[in-house]
Formats: sequence, structure tokens, C-alpha cells
Amino acid sequence: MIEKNYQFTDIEGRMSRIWEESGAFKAGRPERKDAAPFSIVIPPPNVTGSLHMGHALNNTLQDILCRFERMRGRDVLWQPGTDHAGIATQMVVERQLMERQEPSRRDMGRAKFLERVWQWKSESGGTIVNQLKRLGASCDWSRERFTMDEGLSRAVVKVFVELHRQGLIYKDKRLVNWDPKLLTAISDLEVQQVEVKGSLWYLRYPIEGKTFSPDDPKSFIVVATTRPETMLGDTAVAVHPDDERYADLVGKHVILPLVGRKIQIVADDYSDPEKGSGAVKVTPAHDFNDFEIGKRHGLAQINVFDQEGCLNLVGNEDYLRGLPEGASEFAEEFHHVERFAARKRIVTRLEEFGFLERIEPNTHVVPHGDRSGVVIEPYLTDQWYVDAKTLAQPAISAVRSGETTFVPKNWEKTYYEWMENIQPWCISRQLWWGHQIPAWYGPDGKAFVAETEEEAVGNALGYYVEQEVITEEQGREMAEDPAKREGFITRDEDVLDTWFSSALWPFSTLGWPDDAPEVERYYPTNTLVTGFDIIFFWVARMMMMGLHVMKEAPFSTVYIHALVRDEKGAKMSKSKGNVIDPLHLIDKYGADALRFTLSAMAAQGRDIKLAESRVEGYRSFATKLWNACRFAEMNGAALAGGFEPEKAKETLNRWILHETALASREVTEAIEAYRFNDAANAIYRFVWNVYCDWYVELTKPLLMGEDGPAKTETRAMIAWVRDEILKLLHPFMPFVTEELWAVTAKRDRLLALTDWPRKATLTPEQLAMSMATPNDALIPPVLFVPDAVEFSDPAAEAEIGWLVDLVTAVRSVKAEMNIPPSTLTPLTIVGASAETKDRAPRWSDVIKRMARLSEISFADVPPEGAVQLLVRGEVVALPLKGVIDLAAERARLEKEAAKADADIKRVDAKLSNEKFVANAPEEIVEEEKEKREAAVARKAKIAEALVRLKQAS
RNA sequence: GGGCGCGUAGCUCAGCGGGAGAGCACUACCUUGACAUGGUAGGGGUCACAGGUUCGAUCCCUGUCGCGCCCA
Repeated sequence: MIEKNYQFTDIEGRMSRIWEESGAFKAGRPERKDAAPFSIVIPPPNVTGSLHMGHALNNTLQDILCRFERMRGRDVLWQPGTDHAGIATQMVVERQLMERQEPSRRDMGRAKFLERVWQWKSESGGTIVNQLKRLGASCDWSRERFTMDEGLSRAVVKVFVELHRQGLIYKDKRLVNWDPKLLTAISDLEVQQVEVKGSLWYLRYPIEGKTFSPDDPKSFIVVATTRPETMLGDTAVAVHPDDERYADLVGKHVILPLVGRKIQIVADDYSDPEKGSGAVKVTPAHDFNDFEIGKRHGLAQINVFDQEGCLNLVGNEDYLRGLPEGASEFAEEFHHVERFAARKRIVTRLEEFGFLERIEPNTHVVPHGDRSGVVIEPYLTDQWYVDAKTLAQPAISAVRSGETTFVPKNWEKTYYEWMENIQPWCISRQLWWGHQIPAWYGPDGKAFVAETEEEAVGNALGYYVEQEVITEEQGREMAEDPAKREGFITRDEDVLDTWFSSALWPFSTLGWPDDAPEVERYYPTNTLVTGFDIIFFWVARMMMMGLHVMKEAPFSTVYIHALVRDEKGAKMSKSKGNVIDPLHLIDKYGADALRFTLSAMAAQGRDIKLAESRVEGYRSFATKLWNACRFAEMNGAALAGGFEPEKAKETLNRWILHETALASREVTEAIEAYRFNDAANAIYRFVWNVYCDWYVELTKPLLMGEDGPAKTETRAMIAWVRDEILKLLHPFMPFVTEELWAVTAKRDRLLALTDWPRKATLTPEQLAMSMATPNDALIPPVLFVPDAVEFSDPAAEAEIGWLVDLVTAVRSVKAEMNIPPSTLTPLTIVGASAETKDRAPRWSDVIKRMARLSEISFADVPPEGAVQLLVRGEVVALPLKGVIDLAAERARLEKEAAKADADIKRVDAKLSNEKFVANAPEEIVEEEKEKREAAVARKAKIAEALVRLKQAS
């Protein structure tokens, strides 16, 4: 029995449990062992995260694909899991420690702290997973993985060691994006460029050998800078080689104010003559551009900050080298001053000595850490790098060759853009939570990289014995007793970037590096679904690693979906306060409504501006479906055994079968093409505007009437189409459809595992193959086998179409004439064709009910003073003498006539144009001619009607 | 500065070489036998602007204006 009201909260909770308990989403179901696999790995959400609108969209689309393919009989693996989110998780736990006034991370030590992180993970790490379940995600939850799992960690170590051996991972001293709050390096992608209203400081650098005077422009060169405090680390001044103003200064030296360092003026293209003074200070250790200039000119790199962004001058050999006497006094004074305080004090000091020329307001972009929010410091450190440039080459080729395709295609350009300009990927992080780098150092700093400590230590000790740093005896002792080698051999303290492990996700989750059958069966995966903002994070890195380690691209299709914005088009962000919480919408309207909204709006190549009213509208859609199913139930609709829909006798039933076939094709083809919005709209229209509005209404007289074969057949067809609807809608609204499936009949399977209305003719791979190699004799020719629902009945369509048009026309004119629906009026069909005479009686009950008519008759001429309508070329009349305003009716007809006239004129203009007739495709010309004929006929009928109306008045 | 994309009904969006569409909102009417979370009918758009290509442009091309995003 169907409940009276649609209560999504009950349904969604219950269905989740049923799916979970029945193991419906498990990959590798025995009965599908011969089926083609279909696999998707979830882009692993951050373990500290909670569901936001982007996740909701992303996972809804993945779920549609998975449910669709599962229903098409494939062995679906949707691999779920989360990533360990190094920085984020560490921050969460540290904050927790602080709130609970427990010892800090450093106080409790690494081992203890990691215990706490794991504890946090087991208590709170499942949030987003549970939220994905609420959304209805049909992942194989029994296979849930975590990037810090034992297996995944082994994959990480193995890949690290392998890449290191191949020279694709190396240690280097370069500038990194340093987060002075979190005290770690972060990647380019974790840096947010923020526009800031700052200043441009113009500083006078005295030229060597001249007596500095602020009033003598010849005694100094002016440099403009946005970061005056870094001047302490300046090692040159750069001017443009073509800049005549400075041509004679190139090669000369300036004396760095406050510091006294003698630095060179160099010519370099980087300096922009249009900007500032045309001369820039060069600080290779604190600016990425200056770093490059420094390399070109062999400049020293002087780091003047410590890890926390405070000046570090005392005891800083690089800084103090070659400075005049008295420099240490200044160093002491400014030592350990925080960078922004230092800026103020240095500017003040410069001003005091006349070195500050002026300050100009200047808006520029400043890098900020996306986690910490503080200004990122370009910082010179030793870090581990992946040679991304080398790994990118196969990843680029894979897309160029079509091994992997982007949908929509234009994202390939973005992908190439990034891959071709890829920089070395800094993978070490100064954190504790993560995969600790498998590198051990000897006393001379030499690194030994190996999969296990044993192996690394063995190698190291062997090496140092050979180098005669230690004796063989010492080596043996150290090998046997870790305590003995403490201080001699130490492990790298740093951990790897979380994305390093995420990059392995498509195969590490399947069991690699172990000899897991899942790797064989499900790798490479079919589709990766993600947002464009994440192409660099996920797609690029998974591609590089997949191709390098597995020799095959990790996915054949990358579907890039839109960004979800608020209804005004602004990006949702916590700081703007315009975040729409998907869970709030799920609570309010149901997961089905939210999912349907997102799918219906997921048009390719356009962002989604989400308005809550749309979600509400689609909840009504679920309600509508619910009530239609209730109607069916109340009228004894049931699928009789052996019912064969295509053998139906009743025109109405043949018509709905015809329409169902159309809808099935539309939905199927749209999903296959990733046109989720088209698919959602097609099923929406079919359910509401075809099944509910017309079919169900038109069956009513039959169902209310006496029993007989027609009624029996109709009951079966109502149920059959309902089932087809439930199937077609299931990927979009899994909960309500699964519930209705369960309560409307005794079923042998869950809807989620039921066959899709149209069988898959080909897998996408097969299709791609057959298109790529059409003449390959090894591949069997492609046959599009007609489906059972490949049904068409134009005659039924013509009859029901006429009926629909008639009812609509009558309703429309009655509304226009302000005739209350309660007033039943007679209808006369004028000069009816044999077909119409045949049809009308069959439908008179329905027509009367739906068009609010008292009776239907035939006549050769319309009764006097009747409203005359054109329905598919025939006149029907509503004798409303006395009820209608004759003048108004005449106006209406004249308007109709004018419309017909306009149509004729427009078509004539085309047809009389020789060039049109000559150039336009034949079928278009033909169409235009038909349009003309139709308009002329319409015009004639209206003219007749007008004549009759005049006679009546 | 480079790249990508977008300006279509009041709002949110489809469409994209041959008669302007949907949902929501709006107006009027309707407690018709599943559904008022409903039904019926209706109003509303020089498809940003200006050129060009074409027999024909909302759609293709160029430019202008406005907006958004990404990368420097």
C-alpha cells in the first residue's frame, strides 16, 4: 500500500538501510562476473570535510552514472574513501588540544600526537562519508579506503622509492611557498592570490663612490618595491637593458642603505621601464622573479628571515658576509623583529636618513596560504621535488591521443596549458600527519632512500663502512641495535604532500601494489567526475602517476562539471556568508529533490546558480509522481503476468507505449552523452506532461467503467509505464523510486538492480573503439539491435494528438470567453472527416469531462452564433448564442486571421526569393511550402467562420 | 597582460543557422472521482550593442560594452 502522503524523511532513511543491508552496491556480484565492469573512483574528499554543494553535485553526477550502468547490467565499482588532508587534519587536532587545554603537539611529541590524530579520525573522520550516504551515493562502502591505510601507505612508499631511483624524485634547495604560521612548505595550488591595497615604496640607493645627498639625483638610483623589509637581503639592482636612463649605471655598484653591502647594478629584461622607477631591487632569496634574475647573474642568495617570518640577522653568515664594521649593531637591533613590524621600522629608518623618496598607493596581488590565511613567504629551503615536467609528457600524450578524453572538450586546453608549463612539484611538508618520507640521512647528510628502515640503514651502514667513517664492527652493532645508531642515522622528519597519495588513488585503492584481482578488473577506471577547479589537483596528478606506474591512463573519460554558485552567481564562501548547505536542503526538501535540481541544472559548460525555489519545485515533482502511483494503485493497476505491452489493442495504450519509448531513448542517450540536464528534463516532461496530464486522465473513463478486456489491458499498461518511469527516474531520484518500486508490487529485485528499459547496445569503450577503427576486421561490426521498447505507432499518435489538441482548444477558448468551468456547453463538429467521425465517439466521455462539455454532435454547418475553432484543419463549434459577446468573438477571429495572414506573408517572402529556393535545402523549401498550405487552409476556415458570424449578427 | 566562459521572459536557466522555450514568480478562474506539494487558461522577450558572412543569424565571424572565473 502506498502511504497517502509523500514523506521523504522516512523513505530516505529506510531505503539507505535496505541498500546497505542487501549489499546492493557491492562490486563483483557473482551473477555479474561475466558482465563488463564499470568503475569510478570518487575524488577523495578531505577527511576533515563536510558536504558542500560542490560535493553534492559531484557525487550526484557520479551516482547517476553508476546507477545507470548498474541497471544496464554492468559490474559497477564506485570506489569510495577519503584523503588524510595533512595540514587540515593536523590543524583540527591541534585546535582540539588547545581547546581542551591539553599539551601541545610539540609537548606531547610525534608518536603521541599521531595517536591522537588517529583517535580523532575514528571519532570524527566519518562525517562526510555519512553525508554522502544521505545523498544516496551508491558507492561500494565495503571497500572504503583512506590514504593513510596500511595498503595505500605501502603504495606511497613504493612509488616514492621507485621514482627516486629513476631520478624523478630529488632533493633541491629552491624557493618554496612557505607558510610562516603553519611552518611548512605548501604547493602553488594551496596558495591564494589575494588583491591587496598596499604601497609602492621608492627607495634611494646611493651609488658607490658618490657622496649621497637626497638633493643630488646623480648620487643615487631609485628602486621601487612593494616589500621594503626584504631590502636587507638585496644582492643587486636590476634595470632594463634598453633603458637609456640607466645605461651608464649598469655594471656600477650601489651601497645598500642601512646595511652597507656593496651590490651591483645589472641589466635584466625583467625590469619594466614603465613600472615604478624602472629600477628594481633584487632579493633572490625572497622573491620568485628575483630568484630567476639571481640565477641569470650569479647573485648571492641571502635569506634574512627565520621560519616564522621574523628577521634573522645575528649569526646569519650569508647576511653578515662582507659587511662593514658596525653592521652587527644594526643586526642586533633588528634581530627577531616580525616581518610586518620590520617593514615599518625599516621604512622609518630609511626615511630618517633620506633614503625614502616617496610612497605611492599600489594595489597588487599577495600570496596567502589557503589554510592559514597568512601572507606566504617565498623561502629558500631544502625540499623534495617530483620532476613533474618529465611525468607530464606521457600525461599530455594520453589526452592528445584520445586515450583519455575530457567532456566538455574545451577543458583539454586548460589541461594542456597547465601540463605544458608545469613546475617541479614540491612534495615535502614540514608536518607530522602524513606519509613520512622514506629517506634516512647519515652524518654527512647523504640520503638513503628505501622502502624499509632496515634496507635504508643497511645501505647507509655499508656505505659508511666502505668510506671508513665507521668500522665494520660499529656497522654491525648499529644494524642490530637502533639505539646505537641514534644520532648517526636519522630519518627525514618531513611527510609527503597529501596529493602525492591522492595521485595514486585510482590504483592504490584497488589493492596495488599487491597482486589484487581488482586492479586487473577495474583499472583503468571509466570516468572521473570532477570540477574544473580541481583539474590540477586530481586529474593532472592522477594522470601522471597512473601512466608512470601502471602504464595506462587512470580513466578514459574526465567529465568536468560546473561550479555551484549562489543564486546571484557569486562563488559560495564562508566569508561571504552565502553558502547554501546541501544538508539543509536535504532536510527541507529531500535528497531526491536536491539531486534532481542539480542534475536538471548541470548543463555542460555553464556554472550552476542555485535557487532554492528550484529545489522546492522538484520536490513537488516527487509528490506528483507519488500521487500518480497512488492513483494507479487505487484503480487496480497491476502488471499481469505475461503482459506484452507492444501487443496492446487500445489506441490509448499504444500511444503511451509510443511515448514511453521516445522518453526512454531520450533519457538514455542524454545520460550516455553526459547531458544530465537533458536527461532530467526529458523524464520530468514525460512523467508530468505526458503520463499524468494526459494518459492518466484519459484512462479514467475506462477505469471507472465496466470490466472488460480494455479495462484489464489499461490497468496493466498503467502499471507497466509506471515501472518504466521508476526505472528511468531511479538514477536521479533513487529514494522515492526505490520506495515506490517496493510498495507497488511484489518484486524479485531491488529497483537499483533491475534492468534499464533500454539495453546497452555497446559500452562506451566499444563505441569509441568502433569509431576509431571502423575498418578493423578484428572488431565485430556494430549492430544496433532494436529494443523491446523500440516501439512506434504513428496512427495512435495521430489520434491521441487530435484529442489533446481538441481538448486544449476548447479549454482555451472557454477561458478566453470567461465561461466558468462549471458551465457545461455543447460541442458540434462541423463537416467532420470519416476519421474524425470514427474517433470522436470513442473519446466522447473523455472529451466531455476534460473540456467540460454537455454533449457532442455532428453537423454540416455550424449552428448560428457559435464560437468556431480550428482543430487539426477541421472546424468545431461551441454554440454559445447569448453567452458570447459577438463583437469580441469577431475580434478574436480577426486576430486569428491576421496571424494566418502574417504567416502566409512571411513564407511568401521566402518562397518568392529565388536565391532561397535555389540555395536552401530541399526539405526546408518543402517544409515552407507545407507551412504555406496549412496557413492558407487555416485562413480560409477562419474567413468562413467570420462570414457565418456576420450572418448571425 | 594571457586564457576560458557568459550577457535569451521579473528570477534561475535550456536552445544554437530556417516559425523564441522550461522551472519558479505573476494574473484570472477551478475544492472535477491520485495530487491545492494540485488543475485550467493567460500575460510577459528589437535573444547586450554594432558591423560582417549567408537566400536566411538568437545561433557562425569581427569589434564594442558589461559580467564572471583561471593563470601571470
